[in-house]
Amino acid sequence: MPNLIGMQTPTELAAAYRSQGRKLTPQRQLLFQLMYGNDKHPTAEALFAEASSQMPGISLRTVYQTLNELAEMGELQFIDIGGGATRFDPNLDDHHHVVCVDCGQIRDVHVNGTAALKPVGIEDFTINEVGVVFQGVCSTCEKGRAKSNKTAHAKSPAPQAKVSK
Amino acid sequence: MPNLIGMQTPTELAAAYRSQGRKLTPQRQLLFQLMYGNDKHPTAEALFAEASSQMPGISLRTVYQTLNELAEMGELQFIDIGGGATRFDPNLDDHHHVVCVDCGQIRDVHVNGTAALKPVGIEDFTINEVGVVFQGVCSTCEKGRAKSNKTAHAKSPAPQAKVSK
DNA sequence: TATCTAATTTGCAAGTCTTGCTAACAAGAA
DNA sequence: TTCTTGTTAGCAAGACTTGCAAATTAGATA
Repeated sequence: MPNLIGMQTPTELAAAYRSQGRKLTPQRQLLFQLMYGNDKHPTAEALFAEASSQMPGISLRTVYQTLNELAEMGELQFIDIGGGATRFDPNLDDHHHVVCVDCGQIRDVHVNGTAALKPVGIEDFTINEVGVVFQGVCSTCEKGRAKSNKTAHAKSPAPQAKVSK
Repeated sequence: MPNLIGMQTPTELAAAYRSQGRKLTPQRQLLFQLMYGNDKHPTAEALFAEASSQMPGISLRTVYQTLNELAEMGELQFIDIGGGATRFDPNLDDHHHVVCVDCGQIRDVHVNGTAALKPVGIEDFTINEVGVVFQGVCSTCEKGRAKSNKTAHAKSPAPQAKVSK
């Protein structure tokens, strides 16, 4: 049985893959490891960067492919909070997100009170899920900001891990 | 004074623009009209399509530019809920969104209970905003679906208004 | 262990969305 | 009417993601 409410362990995923007729390649195994318990909400590029350091030559295409597979298998979720790239989250627990509008960091958070949320006037919708996103500033960014007059919509906060180009 | 809690009227925006040293062009005036009171959450492309029918030759570049200006001026918000393109919302009232995972429709909703939401374990964050997104199926889509076995993450639901290419 | 077949990985082209850049143009002031 | 400066239109390009096809390889089979 799974130990936590999250993506299965690399070993469990190996079994799951094989039982579905999928092959267990070194690339996939590496990505399983890199995503397992990962709470950084990495982008495909960020994961690719990590993977590349351990397996030079691995393709970005493979990273995208594997992430999509895992998402289809329900092992991870996609997070789109603006900012360009989709982020991946192996945390399958009932949780939500906090975003630092300065550095772009995304943190998982448990939120109390979501069950009491009452949308008004959408009788014609069958609601299946609720997502809550808190926007704010983390303590680290809170310090280093005084003269910098950040205004309006920052479409692209500092990416978590930009691959040098 | 503004009549509703939303983007200013085209006339008010005209004044606001001039008072900021910005010029009032026909393109901007048209876009002000198209966005004013617009609750369709259009993408830049969708707005461009509408604008083009009334002003052939208007540039998509201008649409993006004007939308960004309005966002900087706080006249509208950007909505990123995955699905590729950013959507624009002139509704500045305290509201949230409901998305139909089938057709991609986005509806504004007032939500009761947001003030009671308690994120756990983020003492180091200064929260400024909370966004709630409900995912579900609208009544229209609810009907026409039986054998179609939609699975996993649908990255791109049917776009609201696709410009024929 | 050798063989075989289908799934995978790569690498690149291409598609989508958005922005940078610049010459031509036009709003608003003088 | 003239002038200055902000704008627009177009196109190139950048960022992110996917389609495609050839080369490769995991895992089954003999």
